[in-house]
Amino acid sequence: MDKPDKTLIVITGPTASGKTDISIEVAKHFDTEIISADSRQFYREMKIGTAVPSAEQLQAVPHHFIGQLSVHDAYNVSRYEQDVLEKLEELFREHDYVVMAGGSGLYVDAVCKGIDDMPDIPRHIREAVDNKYREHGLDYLRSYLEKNDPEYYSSVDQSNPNRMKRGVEVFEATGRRFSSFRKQQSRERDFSIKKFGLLWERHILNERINSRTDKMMQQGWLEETKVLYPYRHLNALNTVGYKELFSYLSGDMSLEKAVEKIKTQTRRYAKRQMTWLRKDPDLLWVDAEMNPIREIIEKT
RNA sequence: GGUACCAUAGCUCAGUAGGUAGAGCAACGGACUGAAAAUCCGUGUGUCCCUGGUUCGAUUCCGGGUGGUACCA
Repeated sequence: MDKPDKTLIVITGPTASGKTDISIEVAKHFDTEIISADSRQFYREMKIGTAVPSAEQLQAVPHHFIGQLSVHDAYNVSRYEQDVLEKLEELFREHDYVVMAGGSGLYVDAVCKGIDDMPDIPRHIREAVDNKYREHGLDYLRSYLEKNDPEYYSSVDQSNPNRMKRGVEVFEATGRRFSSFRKQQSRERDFSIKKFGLLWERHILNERINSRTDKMMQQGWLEETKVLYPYRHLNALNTVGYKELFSYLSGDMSLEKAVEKIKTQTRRYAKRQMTWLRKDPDLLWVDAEMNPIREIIEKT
């Protein structure tokens, strides 16, 4: 295979690790553009609470996949993979390097390694499966899969409703076993990938999370959330921070308590991100406190 | 100042009819291919406030401190 002459520079790391600022500096250096890999910055109604780049930052370097969706839209990783690959093809015509920045591990992986082709599930089927689950509980999902897709049943986390609902809805929609679609083979891309992770000491990252949360509140996060309150059941709004502010708006907790809870939930989210990222052998960790920009540029 | 109640994990608290203790939350570790900022799994980290006494043995019972809360002055 020919050595690819195009390179995707991936900048990832937990929430509040500084991906935005660093990716902009790197993109400026390579005179290129940025693709966001953040599954909540897609939604244009959620700006403050997802810490999207500022207007000045967005103007300094063109960004893609920020605010391209409404919270009412349905979207998924597979479509993201396709959309990004198309965008990359376009960007690589003009640039040798493109930067991708974001902390949604599954979405980053979909672009870097590909994800199996599977049919979209019609909304009414997803809802029907969900209703069955709510009515009959995990046992319904277990026995359904045990009967219809024993292979997936034996490997799936049987106490995780989302995992199991997925297997059920695929079978319901297609009549084919979920396991028959799941090849889990990574795909070669026709561009190189350099993946960097921003590493902080845990207690410093926690401080950054705390002060960023306070800053977001000052910027009017609560007002942003009030407008979205009627839509709080939408998946896009099942998101750290918005959830807690909805609880405050419903009168379930004080604002002070809600903000405190946002901070701990954000810490827990960062922890989950780290768990995901740690197992990636292709990820090169850079010390976020030293000079990560120079290091990323040198190693690209 | 007096009376009553309380003091146990990082926090809120349960418990031990005397044999050194456990829940929730947090914390920590992990899983995860179309909801992923989602969803799920695992782990107890402790001078049981201090100090005398009774006892084979006290976090538990008794006395005295200290701190807190409430009421009365």
